[in-house]
Amino acid sequence: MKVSSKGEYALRALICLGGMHSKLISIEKISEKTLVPVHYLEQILLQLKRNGYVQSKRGVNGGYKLGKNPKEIIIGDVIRNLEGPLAPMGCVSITSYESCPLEEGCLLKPLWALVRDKIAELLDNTTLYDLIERKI
Amino acid sequence: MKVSSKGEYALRALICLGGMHSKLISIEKISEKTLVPVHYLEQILLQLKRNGYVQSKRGVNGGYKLGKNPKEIIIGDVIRNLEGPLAPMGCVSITSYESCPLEEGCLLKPLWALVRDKIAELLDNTTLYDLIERKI
DNA sequence: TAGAAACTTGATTAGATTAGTCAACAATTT
DNA sequence: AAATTGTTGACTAATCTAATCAAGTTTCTA
Repeated sequence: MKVSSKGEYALRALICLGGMHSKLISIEKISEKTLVPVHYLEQILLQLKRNGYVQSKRGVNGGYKLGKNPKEIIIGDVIRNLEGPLAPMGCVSITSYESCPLEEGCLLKPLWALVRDKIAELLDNTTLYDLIERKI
Repeated sequence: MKVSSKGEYALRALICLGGMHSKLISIEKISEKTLVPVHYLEQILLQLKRNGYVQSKRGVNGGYKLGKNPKEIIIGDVIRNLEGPLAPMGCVSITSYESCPLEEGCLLKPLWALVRDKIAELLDNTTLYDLIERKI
């Protein structure tokens, strides 16, 4: 039931950027603060950029900043974008359902559905703002 | 946030055994019913045996059966035994805590702790009996 | 002796991480 | 104003690790 390191790292980076008030900060600096390996962080920021969560500027004094208001960045969405559905099994995923040969009559499906509901309810009602302001 | 296939497969096997009323059933039969690859299932059953969840009998007409009453088999424990802690991150795991260099001041920890609580509350209050009798 | 589980080992695959190169930009130099 | 240089992000490939799956061998029991 682990969150992948990719998701954890992405959130660390967003939190870091959220505390910079739109001032640019370089990948290297983010890496120092978040303890995420530089090259891996690079890939993650790229992915966050494609999804509009961050913006970048190249060249001297370039770097990254948030691309959205922290109140508009929903943690559940970030996780989904970076590491796939929140649901513990594809057969109960709403955002990216996968059929399963057992399916009907599967006694586990209702349980996984409950797990998904609990996780989604939590992460879809938490924003980056909530984390930064320690509302949670 | 996935459950590993190991955990899913183990639960499928236990559900299958739970419906046999202590009659022995071979790995191959279990594999047919649960669609779990035979050789992988073998390893999983071995692990379940070490933890007392199942019993085996060798030789002709041998096979597996449950080692405990379905009401005593807690889903959360099965998952923990097979794929490790329920917590999404080691830093919030109660059963197998791992320290993290960020730790104090980490804004994510409280969130992960909530996730852990929700998952654990659900899976630790569900037994194999509940699944088999469709109480959930 | 035949059928079945137990066990060992290796192959395959996917995820995580690291390494290295290329392209853009801004300040500096000429 | 043009060329140069250093800083930075963008991108690709290789390495490492763990999960998953497969095959074969051994041991036990009717």
